[in-house]
Parts: sequence; C-alpha cells; structure tokens
Amino acid sequence: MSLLHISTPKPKDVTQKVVDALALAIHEHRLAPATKLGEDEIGEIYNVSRTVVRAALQSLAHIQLVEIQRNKGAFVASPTPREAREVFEARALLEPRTARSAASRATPSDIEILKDHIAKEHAALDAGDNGRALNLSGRFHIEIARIADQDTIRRFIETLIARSSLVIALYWRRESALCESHAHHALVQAIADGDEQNAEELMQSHLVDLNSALDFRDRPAQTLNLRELLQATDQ
Amino acid sequence: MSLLHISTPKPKDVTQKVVDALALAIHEHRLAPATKLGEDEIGEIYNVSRTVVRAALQSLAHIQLVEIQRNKGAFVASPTPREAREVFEARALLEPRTARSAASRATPSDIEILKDHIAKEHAALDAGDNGRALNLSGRFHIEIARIADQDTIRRFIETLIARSSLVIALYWRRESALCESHAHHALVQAIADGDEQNAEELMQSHLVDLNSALDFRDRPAQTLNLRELLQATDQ
DNA sequence: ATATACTTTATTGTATACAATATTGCTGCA
DNA sequence: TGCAGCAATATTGTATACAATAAAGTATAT
Repeated sequence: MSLLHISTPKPKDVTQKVVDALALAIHEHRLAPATKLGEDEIGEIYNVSRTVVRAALQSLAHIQLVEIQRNKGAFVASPTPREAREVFEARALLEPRTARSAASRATPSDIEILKDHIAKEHAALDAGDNGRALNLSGRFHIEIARIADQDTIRRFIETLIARSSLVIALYWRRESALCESHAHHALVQAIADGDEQNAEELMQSHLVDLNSALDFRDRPAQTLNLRELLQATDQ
Repeated sequence: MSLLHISTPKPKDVTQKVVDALALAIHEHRLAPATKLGEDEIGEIYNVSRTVVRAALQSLAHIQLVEIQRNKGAFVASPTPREAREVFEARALLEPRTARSAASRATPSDIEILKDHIAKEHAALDAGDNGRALNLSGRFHIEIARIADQDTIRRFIETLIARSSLVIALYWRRESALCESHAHHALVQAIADGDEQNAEELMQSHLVDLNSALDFRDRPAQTLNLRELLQATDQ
C-alpha cells in the first residue's frame, strides 16, 4: 500500500460548489424569484462549462429552488400562493414531530450547536445582514431535524426550508425583520431539557407565527411568469 | 417538471423516458439493488448519448433510487435497515393524514380511478406478474396523495413509495405476495364515503401491516457494497 | 508462489462542437 | 403606423472528444 495520498486534498466536486453558491444566493435573497439563470452566464461566473452548470441547475430544480422550462431555460422559482401555503402546511406536519424527536435525543454538543446558530443569527441581524440571518434561521430548523436523527425526514425538511426562503421573499408582510429569536431560544431550552411535549408545541406555535406573518393574497406575478401563462396553451 | 407529470405529453423529452424506464425496471424488481448502471451500457440500450443518461441517473439519484459514487458510477440503491425503517416511519407520518384529506375531497371520478387501480393490481397478480402488481400497489398510494390535492406532500410520498420498492426487494419476509388487496379495498370504501376518520385509521393500520411484513434484521450487504465499505476511509 | 510496482484498459468527469428551438430584429407591404 | 413574414441571433438540447481517475492485468523480484 502506497502512502502517497495521505489525505484527500481536494474532494473537489465542482457541481456541488455551483449548487451551493446558487442556493446560498437564493436563500439570501440576492437572486429574486423568476430571475433568469442563463447557462453561459453562470458558467462564466464560476469558470465552469455548461455541462456542470446544467447539472447544478437540474439539482436545484429537483428541490424546486429553480424551475426549468424546456428550450427556455432555468429561472429562480416563484411559488404561487397555493404552493407557498403548501410549503408551510407540510412544515407544520413534519417539524413539530421532529422537534419532539430532537428533544429526546439531543446531546450537550447538539445544544451548543443550536445556541451557536442563534448567536450567529443575532450577530447577522445586528450587522444588518438580513439575508444571512434568514439563511441561519433556516439552518437552525435543519439542525433540529439532524438532531432528530431521521435522515429521510430531514431531507424533506431541507427542501421545505429552501422553498420557504422563496415564499418569504414573495409573501412576507411584517416590517420587522425576523422576530423569531425568542421562539428559537425557547425551543432550544425545551430541547435541552428533554421536554418533548413542550418542544413539539413550541415548534408548532412557531410555525403558526411564521405563517401568520405571510400574506398569500398578494400576487407574485413576475413578468416572465405572466408571459409564460399567457402563452401556455399546449397540452 | 410541471405540476402535471401524470404522463409525458411531449415525446420530445428523452431524458424523462430513460428515467421512467429505469424507474419502472427498479419498481418491478427487474433491476436488483446494488446493480451497476454503466453509462455507456444504458446509452446503447436506449440509443441516447451519455449526456442524457447522466441526467437521468442524477434525477434518479435525487429520489434515492440510485446512488452515485464519484468516479465509480451509478448503482441501484440498496437501503440499509436503518434507511428502510425510516422510509416506513416517514410514510406513517405522512400518509394517514393524506388519506384523511383525500376522503374529504374525492370526487366520483377519483373513486373510479382508485377502483381501476385495484382491478389492474388484481389482474396482474392473477397473471403472476408480481412486479407489475407491486408497482400498481405503489401507484395506488400516490393516487390517494393526488386526490388529497397537496402537491408538495404528494412529491414526498412519491419518493417514499419509490424507495419502498427497494425496501421490499431487500427485506420482504412473507411468502404470500401482496395480501394488501383487502386493505386497499376498504380504504377506497372509506374515501368514497367521505369517512375521514376511518380513512386515516385504515391507512395507518395498512402501513403497520406492511411494516410487520418486513424483517430489517437481515443484512442487505451486496458484494459491491461490501467492497465499498472496506475501502471507505474518508471523513 | 506471492506481493509489489508498473502498464494497460475501462469508466467516469468535464469541455467543446454541433443541432434544434426560441427570441429578436428587419424588411416590405397594406 | 402597424403588422406579417422572413432572416439573423441567441440560447438550450444533445452528441462527441478529451482529461482524470479507477480497475485490471502483467511482469519481476524476493
């Protein structure tokens, strides 16, 4: 056995890098819903070929962060009011149970990680970086799913959190940025105490609060979406 | 991938054809877990280039029907006992609620569709085509999710049903093929009657029955998986 | 005979070239 | 002016070519 490769210096998965970069930009609201994502353009930005850009876009399409239309291209997804509602209904179905599970399994180091997330979120808010704060807030929820130790459901929740970013970008009503800090803090406390019932209920009410801060009556109606709707006659 | 992918109306999407063909082969247990899916090989079978094969494999990888290992290739997924358990836990979390929702919304034509599914399933069983029967059984569950009119959750359930095929291929214990016919029939009756409570409970007990027919103690341990494990040194 | 290093082959990862389709711009005519 | 039809351009879909990596085979030395 040759000891030549001591460790893998570059596990370089270029496609994943592009996926992560685009996903982060969407989560942080730097890329608005319905934005066109041209393949050449993205390829030039990241210095990769269209091949990997296409793979990245397809990956993002699958979690419904982007929508690919044949022969038209890829666009940042723009959830309809109905889709937006569904996202939060699904979260309401999955996350409370997951929080309960997390409360029954969390280790001290898990609690540290959660508290760390909250701290970073606060820091971002203080710095006025709302995009980063929103992203951290979502990752807080994903972290709880990870602690619950249910990979399958965690993956579902990840996609729901991702889409939630788009929903918030389109339908957020309140002026105050993210006043959920207290909810997250209380949740961590319940999880740290192993109080399953409380964790479940806190998560449920937290999601209700989030939902009530959204206004689905507004039309999302981006220019491109409109044009698509007007032209959609086939099938 | 619009909201309606009941069928591909346009014969132009070659990738989707490959995806569907491979998925069907897996669902019908013609492709066993851990089978290597070489790109050239598949490309020759369907007369397409590796480009579309790769796109198809990536698509299947995302719903965890295949597993892609960098520089190694794609393999039919081989869920571990743990993953298998998680699949059915997730189904137990999502499907009863979905059945309830379906019971509150089903139209007469929906009922017809469900009964049609059951009839086809019986026919397949009588013809000794267990693979097809299993596939139809899964599509029955997906149909209920469609009736429930929750696209987001329906997509989750679709992936769970797909993975269930693999789980059954690996961990099915009973000799009798699929004795769920009665359960499905009773479910349709409850849904047709609009009996939400009954539909939810029937689905729950149906899933419990399915679960009890699985034996997760057996090792799946395919040859290739073993070799991978012995070489897995990263992380 | 076994093990190790090296060579050869096969397969995947990425880039590029070509084909198909959509979009845009122009020209001519009413 | 406004619109229809065609031409030009741009973008995506697919195939192929090349590069990187892993797998397999071979020879040699102990």
